[in-house]
Amino acid sequence: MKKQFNYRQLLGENNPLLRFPALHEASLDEFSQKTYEEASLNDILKKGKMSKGSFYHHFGDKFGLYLAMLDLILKKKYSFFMPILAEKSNSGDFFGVIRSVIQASYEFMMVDPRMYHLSNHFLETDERTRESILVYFSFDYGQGFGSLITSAIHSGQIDRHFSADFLIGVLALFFSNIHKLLPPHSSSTEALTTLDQIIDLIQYGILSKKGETE
Amino acid sequence: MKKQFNYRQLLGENNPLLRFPALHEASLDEFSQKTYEEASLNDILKKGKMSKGSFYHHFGDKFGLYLAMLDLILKKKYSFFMPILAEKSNSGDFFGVIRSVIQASYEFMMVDPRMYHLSNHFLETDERTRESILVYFSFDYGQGFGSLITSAIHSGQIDRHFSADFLIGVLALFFSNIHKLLPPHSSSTEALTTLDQIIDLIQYGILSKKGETE
DNA sequence: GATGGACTAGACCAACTGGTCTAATACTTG
DNA sequence: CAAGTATTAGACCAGTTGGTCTAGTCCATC
Repeated sequence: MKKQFNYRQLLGENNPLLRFPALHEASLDEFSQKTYEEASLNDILKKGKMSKGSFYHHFGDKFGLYLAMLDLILKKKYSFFMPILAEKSNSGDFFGVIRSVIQASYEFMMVDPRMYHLSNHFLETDERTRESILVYFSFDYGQGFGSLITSAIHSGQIDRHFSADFLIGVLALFFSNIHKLLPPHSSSTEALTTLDQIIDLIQYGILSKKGETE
Repeated sequence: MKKQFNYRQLLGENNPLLRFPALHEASLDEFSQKTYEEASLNDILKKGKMSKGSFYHHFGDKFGLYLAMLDLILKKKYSFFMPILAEKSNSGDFFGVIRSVIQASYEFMMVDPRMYHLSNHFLETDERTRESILVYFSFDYGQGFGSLITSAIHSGQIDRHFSADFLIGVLALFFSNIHKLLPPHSSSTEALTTLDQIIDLIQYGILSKKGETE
């Protein structure tokens, strides 16, 4: 009877990655450049200067490492978005909120592109595996957009002929592809004007045009 | 002195995949579901009922197979877009053209989602490897958008404060992510209304609004 | 029928994969 | 100091990877 590893011990302040910064770095490098399957555990251990024995003792297996890493990433990401949503969520200004959110996305990306790509990659994996990972996280990740959009539709800020699901998809698309729209090697001011263009594009597309037929 | 394999013999009407349909199918399945690196040559050969000896004789190596497959895919894709661009390119109606193009994208996707995903995946690989593949193809893939957009800017159909590169990025983003915006299990009429919503979103966002300040 | 090249089958290869196991070491507690 | 537990190192494992190689078959040309 083998005692099986409990992944939950990886999460929170006991996250072993906090005690092994070199391994943490190596994991971010490897997993952000390759698929989960492609990422080489052996290479990570080599770069992170940890032995097989220690690794399997602390993390259980490859999935455990991925989970521990994702825990830190998602918490970091949350720390970028929580203050904004807390502050502006009730302002009633839908486009003001998403402007702030996309700016926060950009800042998160600049702090560590590896985390940005990893969280995007995570959001793009098929729902089944994503669910099997989210089981371990208490906070419900992501869909704050839903309520934001439906209330904006009801308050008449968004043209009614767009469906909420469609708009959620469009926003998610933009937010996880900022890096593809920024000019290469752009300065932060250039980047900000691009972000403004994204918002403008969205806004004048979906804002209900009340005065148009007058 | 080993005689080296010439990849060019894989292209065009001598493409060996045309003679081995089972292998062609197996390749599309495997490469559309996995990364190039993840895709298992052994599995492809097993499913495609071809021996190692035959394979390396006809295709040279894994890259050769990928190249041969991409050749057929890109030609197929071109057959969807060429007639549209030939017919409508000079109409002067920018939004009419991109509406037709996105509908063609959708039809291409419906004919074979594997090809659609593979061509997207190809467009998203880093520029270096993409270049090293494009060497083998004569037709210059993709950037018909550029001239279309600049001429639309000059003719005043697009608001001047959007840069051409930005708009190219936005269009590419939408065109390669149609599948994420369609409602799940959507009928073709549902799909078409979604495509219309995409165009509407783009159009009323970037169309210059001449009458707005009157 | 003989020669020679196109083609095929599959045994084999070194390199690598994630994971297991044992033995030794470090550390805590009595 | 002794006993016991937590941690570590790395040899080892079976399975898979893309690729090579040899031996043989098939088929056209002479």
